[in-house]
Amino acid sequence: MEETSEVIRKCHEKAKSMAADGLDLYPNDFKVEHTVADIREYLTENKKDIEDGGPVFILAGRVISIRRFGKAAFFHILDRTGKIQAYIQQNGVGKESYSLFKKIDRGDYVGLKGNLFQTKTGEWSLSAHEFSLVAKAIRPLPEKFHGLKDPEKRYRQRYLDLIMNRNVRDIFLKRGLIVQAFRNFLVERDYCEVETPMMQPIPGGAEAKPFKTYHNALGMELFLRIAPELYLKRLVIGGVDRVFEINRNFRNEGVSTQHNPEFTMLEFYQAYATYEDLMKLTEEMFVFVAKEVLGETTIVYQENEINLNPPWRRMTLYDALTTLGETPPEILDDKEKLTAFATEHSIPLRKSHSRGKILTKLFDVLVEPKLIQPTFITGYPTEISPLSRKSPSDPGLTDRFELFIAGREIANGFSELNDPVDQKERFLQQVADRDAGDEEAHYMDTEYIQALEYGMPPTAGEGVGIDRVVMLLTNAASIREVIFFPHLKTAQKR
RNA sequence: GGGCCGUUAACUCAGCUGGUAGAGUAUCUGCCUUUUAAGCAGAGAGUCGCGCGUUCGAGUCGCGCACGGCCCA
Repeated sequence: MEETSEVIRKCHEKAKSMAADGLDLYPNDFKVEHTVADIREYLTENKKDIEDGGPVFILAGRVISIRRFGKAAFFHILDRTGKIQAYIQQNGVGKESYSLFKKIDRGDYVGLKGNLFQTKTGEWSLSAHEFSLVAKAIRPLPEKFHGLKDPEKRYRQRYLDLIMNRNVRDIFLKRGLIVQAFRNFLVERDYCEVETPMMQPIPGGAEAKPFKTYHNALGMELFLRIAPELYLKRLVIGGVDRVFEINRNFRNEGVSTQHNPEFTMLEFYQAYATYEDLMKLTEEMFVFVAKEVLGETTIVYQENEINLNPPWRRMTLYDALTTLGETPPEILDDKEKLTAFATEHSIPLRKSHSRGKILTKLFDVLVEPKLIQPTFITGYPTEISPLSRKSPSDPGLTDRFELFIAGREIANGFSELNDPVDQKERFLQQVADRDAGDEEAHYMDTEYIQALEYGMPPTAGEGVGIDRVVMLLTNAASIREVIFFPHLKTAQKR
């Protein structure tokens, strides 16, 4: 990148002249022995007993602020665990070392050896008696007080966002903890974590448009997966009958505050369980995760307070539509009247939409935004649930639920269809839908049918949108705030 | 895909009904050994996102494009 900026040019020149003086700007021999967290821990335990500075700490980090006073200075350094103030004076480190410090800029990595003292205002700080440059920055950090705000720069240059914005760092640290908590919860219950193909010859397991790619050596088209479902169920057939995967799915659709083309999904399957069992398990799992990460089960999300304590509300799709959605009950079975009703609410429909699809479109608009507290919606029509087991009481419905929190779909689970003959018929219907113009209809997967023919135990499975859970637990309004590098268009030169 | 808003110094932002660009931070120079948005004095720094148009004159008005944000589909 061609730089015309005077400030950056001067940074480069300064570094050049330091190197010309024989200084190694990028040494590789500083041995870190402590972190800021170590110091904080030491302080909480020994604060009162520190005499003569207490023990010596050796730490390294990025300089994020400097306040100079001629022959002394205060500065803050940031490591992976947090920041701490340090103090340096010429008398303490010697003239040579101090003249090096004079050339240090915000953004540089430095190494320090020193002990603790309390400033006039009571802030525990590290008094350096040895100081060295660990890595030189030749581009200035954003402004210290206002930080980095431009959302485009925050996403494209997330490293700056992480350096400058403490809450951003916290969100992503929490994301790690959330994923770990889900994992621990399932492993504790004897689930086996697996990885299944991201590149699939037939994109299955969900209704979505896939990304296409091409394998040169095999000479074949492949699809980035839209879901791992059909592979995980193959594993259940193979006897891995408590199984889960936490990994990326890819859907070739628009981006929004709720959608990123690649997103993280937890999918898990448990043999001999039903969708009822999974609803209960889901309640326990979310309570577990919230307690692990937040220490409580009441969360504040945007303008709402959400209570995760079970039992959660349960409601059928039809009841939700007629009560919360104010849909006349008598039109639910009449596709034409439903279409008219949808049109009244300016919900665009395609001819290829089945009655069930129209119901869900209505639900999305009329009901979903109202489901703030955790709610399981059940009783989804069979025609829109091609991988779900039919309800024993009503073959037009399936043993399926979706979980909604804060007006958003968070999870989708069902008792799995394990009858290969029924499954084949469902796929055939999907193929017909596709031929009729439904681009999101499932593909026929004969190899999956073959697998089912070997016998799958009765099983229930579920998918949880991890990004959305992270949004909930970190109070993030946009999915871009919980994904390090959300997809943006390639920037043209500006 | 549509609507609204944004893009000005490295960063955060001003810039009115059109008259060739400003602040703070950062940078550079000098002073300063307990500051924490340190302070004081001085200096340098801009293709006003890109293009076309209107005008004697455009950061400002019009049109188009790019990128981003929010809302809608």
